[in-house]
Amino acid sequence: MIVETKKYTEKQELIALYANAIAHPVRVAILDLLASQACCYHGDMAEELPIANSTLSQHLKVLKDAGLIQGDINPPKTKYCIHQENYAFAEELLSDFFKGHLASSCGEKGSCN
Amino acid sequence: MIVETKKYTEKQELIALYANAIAHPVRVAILDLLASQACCYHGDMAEELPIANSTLSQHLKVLKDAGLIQGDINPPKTKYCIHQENYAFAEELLSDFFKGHLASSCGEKGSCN
DNA sequence: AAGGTAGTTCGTTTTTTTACGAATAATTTT
DNA sequence: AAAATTATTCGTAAAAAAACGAACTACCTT
Repeated sequence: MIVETKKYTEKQELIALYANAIAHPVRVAILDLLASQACCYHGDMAEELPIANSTLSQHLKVLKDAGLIQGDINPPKTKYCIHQENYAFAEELLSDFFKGHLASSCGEKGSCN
Repeated sequence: MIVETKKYTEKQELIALYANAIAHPVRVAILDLLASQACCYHGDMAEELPIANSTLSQHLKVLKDAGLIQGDINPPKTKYCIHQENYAFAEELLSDFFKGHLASSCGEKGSCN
């Protein structure tokens, strides 16, 4: 029987997942838009962003799949907003990741010089 | 004359850049390793990670290009460590990005429901 | 019932990412 | 000088991401 050894920790996978969601400038811009207006329609965003409608839908899907946003679908309109809980979770996860690696928390500092 | 309109802000590009650097679990694992030991050689990491040597080099290059790590090359060995300044900068950039979007700082909260 | 509106999905192309082994470079050891 | 060690670069293949227009869905108006 083949044992599927897990390659990375759950936490590492999650960090990569959330990071990947914001690893494209247009998705960063989308989140900026959503935050500045509390929420908005696909069409509102489409006006501000230099991409085709279908491409926007794809990026929204990436953010939605990662859990960072949610869509209130109400044909023919869809209103998007930030998913507060997950967003806060991702914020803390990434913040901890970065902070935990800074010099003050390492044995030595400026190790490479 | 063609005017190259910039599509995204400098900040949005930077956020995406740093996020992209940690958008793969192996790169998250690399940073975890570097942080836990202050620094280490390519070979040390190669033992811990389930990827080929050449693939590891590639991922190290991505992290180095993003500025998150630096390499002390000293053939045939190379010692890597976290780039403290840039790392701290990235931490703050991402932290601000996320925190600035949370409900308390928006006009309304739970906008989508 | 036709037509309009707003988004999504589909099909396709192009580009980028990830991965590996083989070949290469730069020391150190024998 | 030859061989060993350690890591990078090269060449290539496979997979994933990004982009677009066309086709489609699901309501709302007329």
